[in-house]
Amino acid sequence: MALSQQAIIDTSLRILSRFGMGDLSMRRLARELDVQPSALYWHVKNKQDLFVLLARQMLATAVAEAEGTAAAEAEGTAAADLAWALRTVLLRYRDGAEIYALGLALEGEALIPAAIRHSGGETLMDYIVGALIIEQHRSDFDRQDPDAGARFERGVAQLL
Amino acid sequence: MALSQQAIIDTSLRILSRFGMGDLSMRRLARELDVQPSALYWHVKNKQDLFVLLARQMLATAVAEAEGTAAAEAEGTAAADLAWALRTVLLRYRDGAEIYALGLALEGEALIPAAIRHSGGETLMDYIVGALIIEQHRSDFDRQDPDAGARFERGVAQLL
DNA sequence: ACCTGAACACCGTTCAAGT
DNA sequence: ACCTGAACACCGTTCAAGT
Repeated sequence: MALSQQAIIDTSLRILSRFGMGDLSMRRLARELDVQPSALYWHVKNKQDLFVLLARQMLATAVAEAEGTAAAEAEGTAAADLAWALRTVLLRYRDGAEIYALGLALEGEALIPAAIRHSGGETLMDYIVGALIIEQHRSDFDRQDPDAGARFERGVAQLL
Repeated sequence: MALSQQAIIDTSLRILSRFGMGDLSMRRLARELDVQPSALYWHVKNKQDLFVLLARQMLATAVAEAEGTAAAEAEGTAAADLAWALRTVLLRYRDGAEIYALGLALEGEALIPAAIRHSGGETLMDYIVGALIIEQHRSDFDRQDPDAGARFERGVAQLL
């Protein structure tokens, strides 16, 4: 396939889910896509810009997946559903939460889903990101906590 | 001064407060300490280990500073005071919150101050780290939010 | 015990030059 | 428009060897 922004995003996410941020280098990305490192810079401004693109993609999938589960539910639970969907997606990619946090700082409100913005606001978003960064780091070091999911749900509920 | 673990920690914190994590490299640290990079590895196992040492140091200063302000106060407010002290210290060093999150995942409970563990628990700790990571990233990109402090206090109160 | 010197296998980014 | 090739200024870590 010809090189494109989407191809770069897809390959990034594949590297991320298998190996994590430490292995997501522009050079490795280029190797995997069979181009020279410099070729990437035609499609992406720099590595930071790539992170923003990845965060946007993760949000899009989370929103899509939340729409699936929340179809029959009341409006009030929309934020909780989205928080859970975000958790599912961010944990799918190693260091996904870290990347999301970077994106959040760079892009701001564009990365706070509407349902969350209207209910828990930035406080809830801060909690979601914090909880997931720590949970994810912990599992990177083989120290994962079996009831992290339950605690996450309680935390979200408390902030709604 | 002779090279020592403490000297490495001090220099790291100085680099951090002025330039941030991107500039905190083992090689730069060595340059600033007038030794070869390899010399550092006698005093510190690796870079990850250094991060844990930095997180411990930041916690220690936060606890010390909280003791100053909280002397005359009721016991219930201890957790809120510590959260605020932690905010002050972590924001003092660029990417301090990020490093703290890494330490938290590696060291676990040792980095959750007693007052916070007993009141808000890990949920509160997750929020603190998340809120500070985002606030700090934002100010790295010159997008700081003037009422981040007030929002932080409300978030902490909500979780207590 | 503590440090140097040299090496290994990497990085992100830029830019002229090619097609 | 899109990519290569080469270069610049970096990384973390290991390990024999020196003192």
